[in-house]
Amino acid sequence: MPLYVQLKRLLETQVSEGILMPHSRIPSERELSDQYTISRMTARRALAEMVQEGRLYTSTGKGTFVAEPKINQSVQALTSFTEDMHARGLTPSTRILRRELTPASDMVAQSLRIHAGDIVFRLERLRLANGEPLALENAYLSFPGVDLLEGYALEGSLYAILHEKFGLVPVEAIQEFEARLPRSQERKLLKMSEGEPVLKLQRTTFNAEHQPFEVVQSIYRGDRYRFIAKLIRESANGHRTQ
Amino acid sequence: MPLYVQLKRLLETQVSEGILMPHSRIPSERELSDQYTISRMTARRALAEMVQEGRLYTSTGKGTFVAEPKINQSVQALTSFTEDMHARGLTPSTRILRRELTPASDMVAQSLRIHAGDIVFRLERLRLANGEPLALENAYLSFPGVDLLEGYALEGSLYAILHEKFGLVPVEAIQEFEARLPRSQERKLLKMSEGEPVLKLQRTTFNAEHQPFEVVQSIYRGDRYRFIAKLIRESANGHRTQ
DNA sequence: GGTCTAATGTGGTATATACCACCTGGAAGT
DNA sequence: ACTTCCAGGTGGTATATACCACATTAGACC
Repeated sequence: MPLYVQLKRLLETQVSEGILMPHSRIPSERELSDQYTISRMTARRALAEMVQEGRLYTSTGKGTFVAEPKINQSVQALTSFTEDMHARGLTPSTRILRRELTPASDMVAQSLRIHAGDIVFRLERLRLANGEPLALENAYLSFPGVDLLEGYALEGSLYAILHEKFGLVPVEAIQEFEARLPRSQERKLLKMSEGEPVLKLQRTTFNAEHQPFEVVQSIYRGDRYRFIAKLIRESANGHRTQ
Repeated sequence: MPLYVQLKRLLETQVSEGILMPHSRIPSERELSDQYTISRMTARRALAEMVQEGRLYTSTGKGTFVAEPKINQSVQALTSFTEDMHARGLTPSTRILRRELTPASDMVAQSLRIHAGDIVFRLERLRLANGEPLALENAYLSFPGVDLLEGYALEGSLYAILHEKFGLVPVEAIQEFEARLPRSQERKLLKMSEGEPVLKLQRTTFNAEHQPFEVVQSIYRGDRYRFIAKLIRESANGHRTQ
């Protein structure tokens, strides 16, 4: 194993075991190279990668420091409702309102890059957290073998089934956020009092080949839910900057 | 400007102008170092960064190649209000409600990783699209030289000033989305009718060194605004997957 | 013609060295 | 006590060099 990887591992364990605390200074590049009898450039490489990964940060003239642990743990970037609730320490449950194979509407067809009228699987679910209604989900699915979904129980994580049975993994998604008042039907199902707003989300989910396989419209109770996401700047040509 | 950055720029333009096509081989590290009379290590650094960014890929023993361009959705990920409005074909304008240096509250201090009471720059602005009120923004800024902000006109893009004058570029952000009813003061400024909800956003923005320099609370009119974001699945260790 | 082999080129790792801009703390001067 | 200044430390850049594992290719050999 390369020396710089070994040094990386060493520092990573020291950080994760609390020997190095966030914002504490780590030995300088020259100290590290003396201490482990490696060249400064090799030490630099280990540090540079860790900086790139956000584990360390540098300040010229001052030193290299341990970064604040990533907020990622508390951030659900592209997770399922089930994962999301577990991360929040809540118990998810589900009431299925509708499940059927149905022709795609114009909107759904456009999002899924298929033709209007093509058969998609529609799944409408009421989502509860600790037994309390939290969200209404309306998912439209389209992928090879989507009709096989009819045979599965869909009370739990849809993403888990898609992953295990169909090899579909959500890699990226386009998500839209909107605040509005609920329709009376929605308000009743979510057991909301009058005048309370909802957070409306629409997500189109893509697999590793950048093909959309799912579009979901969700209505969350405004008083009980806050969505947290991580955004990454992209450069003009479509590459992520760093 | 560092040599390796210059070489990066050069290669980037050659790729974007089609001189170098995807999957075509670029000159070897040794050739580049001869050609531009730089050391091989310097050339390597430029290539290494471009590989890291996904613009190139390497194959030991064969060479370095131009990567397939990533599919680029027309999604605004992490943009300023000004950019956002222009992308939507609207004309942005601004009314400044408050601008001051002020001690940070607990919430602001925690988000910016500073101490409560440390001086931050507060900027409260009413944002309009085509002359109509669209959003209330409350930004708290903290970075070296933040007090110099007092000398600038802040009606336009704050991000543009931060970039040009302070070298601060937003690279990633944690954003929270919430639906609620506006406070009466907010409702008045946004000229909303009663009962209409707002989309509340809170964003903490990080620079390339993963340090937060800005936290913004925004209140958008629910009837006029929809936020669109791109989400990317992260692997278990908290790093971005490719 | 087919097969092995050695030469050559490629990226990957590692070292030693040098100079720069920046930051900090202590000594020198007031 | 206060300020000024500078020496030493820090990360950032750049060079030159060496060896490695791997891939390709051209040539020797059968």
